[in-house]
Amino acid sequence: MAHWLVKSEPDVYSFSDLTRDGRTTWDGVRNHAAAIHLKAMKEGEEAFFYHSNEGKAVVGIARVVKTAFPDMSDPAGRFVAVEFAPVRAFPKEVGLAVIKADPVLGKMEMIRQNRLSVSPVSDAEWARMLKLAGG
DNA sequence: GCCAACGTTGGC
DNA sequence: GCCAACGTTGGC
Repeated sequence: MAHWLVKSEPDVYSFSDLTRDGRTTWDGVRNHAAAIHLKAMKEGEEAFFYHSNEGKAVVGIARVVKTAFPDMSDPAGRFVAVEFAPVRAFPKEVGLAVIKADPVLGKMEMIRQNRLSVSPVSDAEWARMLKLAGG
């Protein structure tokens, strides 16, 4: 099972919005590298939910409930969307400063390519993040 | 096919 | 508000 990280600006769509909605369509991704990751997601796989700009922290976990399908918001029909459901909020948010300072998490794809909105997370990174999040 | 200009994202 | 990174566009 692969793991992922997705970014969202919380004033656009936050983790609490996802918790309220129960599930959501993750569309609007307009970057091919990110789209490749969306296409690779399998049902049931989990993703860290990161708040960009405001918050700048990983705040919880979402689960893929529908694999890639055409993004209806893309007029050219080239990009794809998936659907996520909430799994749980972290007991403790893991802030960007903590992530960057951590020897394991500091090497994550989201740090290396900071504009990438969907990125893969290794098993070691996943486990480390959960530990810092308080279990 | 190259590359400069430009737009977008996201951290600071 | 500024700037770095980087993807996209368009002229040649």
